[in-house]
Amino acid sequence: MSENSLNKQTNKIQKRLQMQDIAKLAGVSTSTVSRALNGSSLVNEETRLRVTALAQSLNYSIDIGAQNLRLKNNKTVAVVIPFDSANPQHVSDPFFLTMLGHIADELSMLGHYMLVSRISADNLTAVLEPYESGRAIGIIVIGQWRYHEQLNAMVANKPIAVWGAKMPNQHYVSIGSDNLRGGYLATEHLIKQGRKRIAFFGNKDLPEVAQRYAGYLMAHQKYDLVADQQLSIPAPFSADTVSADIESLINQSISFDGLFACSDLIAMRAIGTLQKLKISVPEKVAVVGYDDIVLAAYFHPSITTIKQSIEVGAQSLVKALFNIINHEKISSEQLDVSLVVRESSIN
Amino acid sequence: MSENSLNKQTNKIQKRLQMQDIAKLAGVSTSTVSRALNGSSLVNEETRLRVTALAQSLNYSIDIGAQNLRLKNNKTVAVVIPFDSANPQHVSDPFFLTMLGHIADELSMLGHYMLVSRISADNLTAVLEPYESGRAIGIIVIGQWRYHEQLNAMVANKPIAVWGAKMPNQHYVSIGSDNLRGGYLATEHLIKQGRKRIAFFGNKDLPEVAQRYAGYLMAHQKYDLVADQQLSIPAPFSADTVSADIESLINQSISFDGLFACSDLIAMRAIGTLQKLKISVPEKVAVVGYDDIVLAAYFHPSITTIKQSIEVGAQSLVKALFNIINHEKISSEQLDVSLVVRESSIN
DNA sequence: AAAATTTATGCAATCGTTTGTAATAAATAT
DNA sequence: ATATTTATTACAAACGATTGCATAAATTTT
Repeated sequence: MSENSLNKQTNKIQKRLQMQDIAKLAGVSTSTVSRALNGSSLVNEETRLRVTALAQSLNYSIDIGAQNLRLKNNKTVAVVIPFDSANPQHVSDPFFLTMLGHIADELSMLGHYMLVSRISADNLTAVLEPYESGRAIGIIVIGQWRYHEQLNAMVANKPIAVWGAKMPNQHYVSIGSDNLRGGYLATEHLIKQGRKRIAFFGNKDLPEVAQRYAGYLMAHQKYDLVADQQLSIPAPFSADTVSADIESLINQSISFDGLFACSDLIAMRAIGTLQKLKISVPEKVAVVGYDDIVLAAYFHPSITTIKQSIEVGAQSLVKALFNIINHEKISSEQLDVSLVVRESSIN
Repeated sequence: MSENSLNKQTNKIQKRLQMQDIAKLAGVSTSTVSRALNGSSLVNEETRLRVTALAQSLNYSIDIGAQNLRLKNNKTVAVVIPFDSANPQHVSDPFFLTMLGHIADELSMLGHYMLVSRISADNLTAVLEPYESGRAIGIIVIGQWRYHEQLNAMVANKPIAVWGAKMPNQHYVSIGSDNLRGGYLATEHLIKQGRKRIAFFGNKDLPEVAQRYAGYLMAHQKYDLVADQQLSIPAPFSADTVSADIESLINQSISFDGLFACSDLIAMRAIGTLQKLKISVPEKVAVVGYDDIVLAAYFHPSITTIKQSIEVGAQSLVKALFNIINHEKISSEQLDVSLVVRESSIN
């Protein structure tokens, strides 16, 4: 212990082993070591085995900085999560986190690392920083993006894939579900159950939510119903205000018999609040959620939700990004993740 | 569009700007550019402004690979999530994900990046790879670690911080909650409600769970109860088997009036199953969960759980790691995250 | 057996920064 | 007016890998 701390003070930190050292010990040149370690056919089999065994036994591992400097391929993809500087909330949204998990799965399956960074929305240029600095070979952006214009101006022809709504005239590849259709499906599901006054809980400032709302209106039109403006509540995905919003509706005697929640969190919170107010679900008010996060399945009673497969979304994002990186195809088309109305359950 | 694809085929990718280019344009040497960009006092104020402005306007950013090769400081911490090669499940456990989110918050607050990698448990040496290769300056390991011995042999004096139970004779720094106490608190809570036959749902192969079970036994002893072996069910955190387990207990007529679940997922699943079987909660069977994941708060009826603050845990992990890195203190003490029995709710 | 080919290895340049040291110009002291 | 100090800047050597090219040894061909 004391020897240790002495070490720390007097000597430099124990020098990292490098190729030169391995080379010296193996009695070959560094070129040979490099080739051996990378399985080049230019090195004798016997030598290769000897060198790799030596390297292994000495616990040597290639310096990634140096390698990257030469090769410009660092096997790393950055996932950027923007946040509002106004309320720099934590990364706690289960949708984000689940997406993050699936992206991690997908990337590690492809032998890549995932670099996570959070950036403030008012420092948008930072989105590309991990790529520009050579930290990552590409960028995945998750999060409802409020600043489409700025993003659009910045990222043309860069290796970037965005989760979110398709916007008019967009210069980047985005993957997302068809929010218009999702909104339509959810609303139709409620209408088919005979609901006539359907509350919409979601913040229409977000493009994705706006599109869902359009679907909501479309369903109303299709079934000859009119949507009451008063029933549109700008609730954030995190559902913080939902209890108060519902109570407020009831206090104002604004009646409703259906509720379309733009996230499962909102749905869960709404159901909880309604039950607390002794309004039976689904008898008095039917609720449909959105996302189908894993936890929704554990909720009791089970909730009906618009399933957008986060796993498929993650896979598509990764695939799209690699396509761009490999120049296989550059398109600004949106890939759609299929949507299903379903009762959330564990399978 | 066609011009674009042509470009892709004929030209190399547009060469990255480098210091040399900036230097040439600014009419100075690269050293000066480097110093200007890093705010060195060895460069004239006027020059500095001119150079930084130029770099900014050209959207130049320092190549991280080259910089890292020189400086050995890449501002990156790796978070390693081990998984069982037997069942390579997805990163979907909400506890993991929440932890991941908080670590990301904490690191980004400190101006660092988070690198996520999943490794197979039978390739343990890979834990240190991100550090050994110079990809990251330190490692955080999350996850119930089944292979304490191997880990222990490998990581002495390396910059690594582990989330988990404290093990005898450990050579690494670990952060975790006092599982013994947690198990005790949960059980005591049930006993104080008059419960006498308390089922334990958790896989004792995991050190953390084993410690909780010890706490469970301790509480029994304290209150002069005997724990029935038959009531100890090896349920995984993910709760997949919980429904079947409960039904099996009931079919075998093994009665119980309390249930201590080692994760909130288990608790939620158990409550759902019991309700489905018309066994009222908490009247007939009282349930206590563990973790206090965010979503538990949305569950209805609200569930009682042992709160271990994941946020505090994440902060402690990061802090401990930086302490090691900065040689501020190397200790193999465990830092405890405080525990509270509480009804999960949104605040 | 000599020439041509194949196989295995080493040399040295390179990737894009940072930084110790030397060089120059400007400012101050003698 | 000269010597000394101070402020800027440039030069060139690292950092640790990869790889085109040259070379030497082993093999095959003629």
